[in-house]
Amino acid sequence: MSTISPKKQEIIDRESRILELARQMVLSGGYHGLGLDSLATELGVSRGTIYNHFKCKEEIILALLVETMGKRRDMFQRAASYREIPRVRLAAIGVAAELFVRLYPDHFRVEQIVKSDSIWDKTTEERRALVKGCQMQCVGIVAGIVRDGVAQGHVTLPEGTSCESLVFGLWSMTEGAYSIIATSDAVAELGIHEPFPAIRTNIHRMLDGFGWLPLSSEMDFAAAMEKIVEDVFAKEFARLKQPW
Amino acid sequence: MSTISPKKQEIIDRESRILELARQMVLSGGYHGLGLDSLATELGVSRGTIYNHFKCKEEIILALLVETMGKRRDMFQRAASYREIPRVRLAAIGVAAELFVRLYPDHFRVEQIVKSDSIWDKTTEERRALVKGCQMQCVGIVAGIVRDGVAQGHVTLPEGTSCESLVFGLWSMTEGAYSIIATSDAVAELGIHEPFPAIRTNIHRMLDGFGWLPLSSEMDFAAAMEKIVEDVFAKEFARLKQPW
DNA sequence: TCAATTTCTTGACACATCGTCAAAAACATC
DNA sequence: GATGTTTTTGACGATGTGTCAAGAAATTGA
Repeated sequence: MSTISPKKQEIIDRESRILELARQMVLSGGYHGLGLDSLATELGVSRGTIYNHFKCKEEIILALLVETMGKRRDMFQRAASYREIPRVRLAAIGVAAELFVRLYPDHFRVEQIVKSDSIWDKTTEERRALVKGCQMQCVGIVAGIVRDGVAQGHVTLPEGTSCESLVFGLWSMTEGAYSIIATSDAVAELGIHEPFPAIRTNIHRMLDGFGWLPLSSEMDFAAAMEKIVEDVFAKEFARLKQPW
Repeated sequence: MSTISPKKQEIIDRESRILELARQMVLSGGYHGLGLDSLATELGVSRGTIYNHFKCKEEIILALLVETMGKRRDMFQRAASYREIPRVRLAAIGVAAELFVRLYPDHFRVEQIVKSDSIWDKTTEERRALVKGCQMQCVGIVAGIVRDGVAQGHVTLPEGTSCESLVFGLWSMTEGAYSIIATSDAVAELGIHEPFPAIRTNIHRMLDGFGWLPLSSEMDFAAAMEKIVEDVFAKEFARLKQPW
């Protein structure tokens, strides 16, 4: 029999509530905003109970990260299975990445925190493997599209440049751009009031530079992206306040 | 008279020693690796004395950041004054950025930490202004070169794309790439064993995509960069273990 | 030179937070 | 409802930050 006793169910539910509340606290105050004492109090349990769920504070943060990365991987997967030529599928990935970061800025914030602080030492090998798995899946999805583009002759990489190298470029650009936007108002001070279109342009230029067909000058990618949104991410897009 | 009493000199010297030691501690253990107690003990003073120099722990970290960013700005400045066509001067900036991150990985680490944690609330307005000033100076140097390129007709930006937007692209790419390299071994797992050449390629492709002349296919940028190193950064390059 | 004044240093104190653990409470099973 | 198991609790020890009054050291002025 696989019925769940009410007590077990309560524990499972509580774990969700812990993560939900923890995310809010991290969002509002970073690593130090997450205090296990207030977390426990607010949940109506004692601190010891929290430690029944997670070995340490860092494990909670990593659990948040796993949730976050899983969410993005799912969006990437949906984008990648879009039935179109590789460069448009890549644009679909771009839509997914942008929608993700705009819909869930708090999720992105968690990634920022984990990256810089020395969190990893205290965490369990299992959860670290989960994180790494998600990361490699995301990269793998994109790499697959690049390989398709090469296989179909839409792009020819020069000697000594691998598909992965191009993926690294896409990853760097988005990672860097989102990070700059999230952690500094320098972008606005630069006079860039709509950074997301700027990011799209820069990525298109890089792909153009690799000669990936069709070039952004030959095709209306803006229209293509609108269609992607309609076809794949209508629900997510509807939740966006600032339209596009 | 502007002679400095021995006591004042001692205090000035101590401030340097504080920062030097603090950087080591941050490097080895992140934000939490910097303990004011061990810092004071190791320096042979009491904790109270540290607080005479810096209002709080966060101020120390920001002071490290100012040192770091000033160092990079100086290298940028040297690169920007290289007497060449704009695209080569941009390559010189690239050399500076890469040399910086490879020569001082610990400096870069500090930037990572500051970015994610909620450090800023506790710090003084003055030091925050110092940081922001350095940042805008770096950006301004690059923007100047881009404007030169446009003015000299080497590149024509499409309607609705500003010079700053391109600068944002360059910044994003390098920021993201260095961050990925520093915080994850995913790059190696992607099969990219020499990430720095890959970054250079991706940046060149983006500039090619903007049609910035001369294109990377028309000119031997590798040779140009070697010359830049010789002419501008010979001393720094000599200190690099892994050649290039 | 020495006393007055200013500046600097110290370390104990108050406070906050993390993680542990033995005892108590709640739960499950027969 | 008696017994064994699981879960919860909250006091405790350890560590770390920031403050401050008192003492030490340096500077100033006559």
